Amino acid sequence: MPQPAADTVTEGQPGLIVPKTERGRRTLRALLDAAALEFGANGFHATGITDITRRAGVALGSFYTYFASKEDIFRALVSDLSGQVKTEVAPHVEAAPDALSRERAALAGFLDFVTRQQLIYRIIDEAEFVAPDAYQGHYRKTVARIAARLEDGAAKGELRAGVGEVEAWAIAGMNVFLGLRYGVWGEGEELSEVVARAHRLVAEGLGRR
Amino acid sequence: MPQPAADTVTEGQPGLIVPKTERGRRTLRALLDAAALEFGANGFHATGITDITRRAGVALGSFYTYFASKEDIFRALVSDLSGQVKTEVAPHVEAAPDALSRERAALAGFLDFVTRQQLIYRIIDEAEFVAPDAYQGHYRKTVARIAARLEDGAAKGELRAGVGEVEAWAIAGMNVFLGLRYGVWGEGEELSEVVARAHRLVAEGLGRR
DNA sequence: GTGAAACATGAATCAATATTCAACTTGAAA
DNA sequence: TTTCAAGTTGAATATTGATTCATGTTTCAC
Repeated sequence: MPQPAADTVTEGQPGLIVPKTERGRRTLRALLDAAALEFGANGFHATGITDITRRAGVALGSFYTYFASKEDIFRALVSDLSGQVKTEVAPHVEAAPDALSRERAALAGFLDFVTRQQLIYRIIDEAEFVAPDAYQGHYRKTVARIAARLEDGAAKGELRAGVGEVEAWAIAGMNVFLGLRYGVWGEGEELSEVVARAHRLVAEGLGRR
Repeated sequence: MPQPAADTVTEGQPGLIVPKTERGRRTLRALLDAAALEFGANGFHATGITDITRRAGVALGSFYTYFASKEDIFRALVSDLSGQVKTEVAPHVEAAPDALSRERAALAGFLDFVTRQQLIYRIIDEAEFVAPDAYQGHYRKTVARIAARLEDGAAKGELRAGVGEVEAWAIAGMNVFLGLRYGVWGEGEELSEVVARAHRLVAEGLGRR
């Protein structure tokens, strides 16, 4: 009886099975990769388990060795991709010399990621409805990173004092919408121009000096 | 044969039937209202046609007198709500004396709307996946209004020159995320504080003066 | 008052598909 | 070489729920 034995479990992701053999790890990865492509292209509800297993080159039944349900694999995917976004953007940010340019670098890195991984990125967005907990988790973590950067910048005197969580949510929203409009829906607009304009807004605001 | 006769159609919404009698108008409205509650509370896919008709106090079959499909009523609803958001926010904006306070008023009005109409508001968000065209339409219109305000402000010398579409998308994203975080997920944070902070970001940016 | 168009009804249809299950295979440790 | 836990398989199940349709009722213009 191959009931997903509640055995080893990765970081707080209840229900996520960790394979014990190399063969198992390969199958698990194949399923996740296939799911990313299918969910990204067709969305959660239009994607069938068979679409995923077919693309992964795996039997239908094997799916349930690794995931308890369709929602389960979606949740796992969101964690996976949340990590990817962070990993892609981080080096850009770290290379920047001061607080303001760190925010510009974060936006530039994010726009770049979204543009290259449009389908993939939509999965995170759809999580708002398919896996709200995973969605909240992703953005709470993202915003916490931004807020930490801002507070650090303020402490160093590179930003005005008092910036914090609200400003971080505002910036996150800005970035996400610019990503949607110019990264996903974009029709060849110059991304560096978008970054420059958005950054000026963040740095100086809209008022006359 | 009560096939939705392709007859009169409201503003560019193909497939939307306009009832010819008072009774029909009442039923249509009951369906839209019920759908808003059900979709808002349970989401598109968890909501059945029967949930909508039951709540509306109408027979299952009557649904198809007015809508060709479940997606059809969802689309109609998004248009409906898009109009409501605009109508709710507009008076706040118009009462404001200058460009910068207009943006503050818009955010304040929007946060207020989202807080009072949380369930309703989620429908617009879910449209990104259920009715992408309606979703794009909503935001393109919203952003066009913001951009027009900004350009007007710049022309009057109340804002710096050169602000436009990119800035408008940035502000829209800011507002939406603040609405999600403090309006929908909020746990009693002081909204006026949120508005004040976000507005200072828009007016002055994060840099030191 | 009459007739036709508009609207209402809900049981029956019908396709989709997530999930289960019992039998089979693999691979590595003993 | 045997053994067994781990992994694989895909046909069968079971439910769900959107859509159809044939029939009944209401409205209103004439």
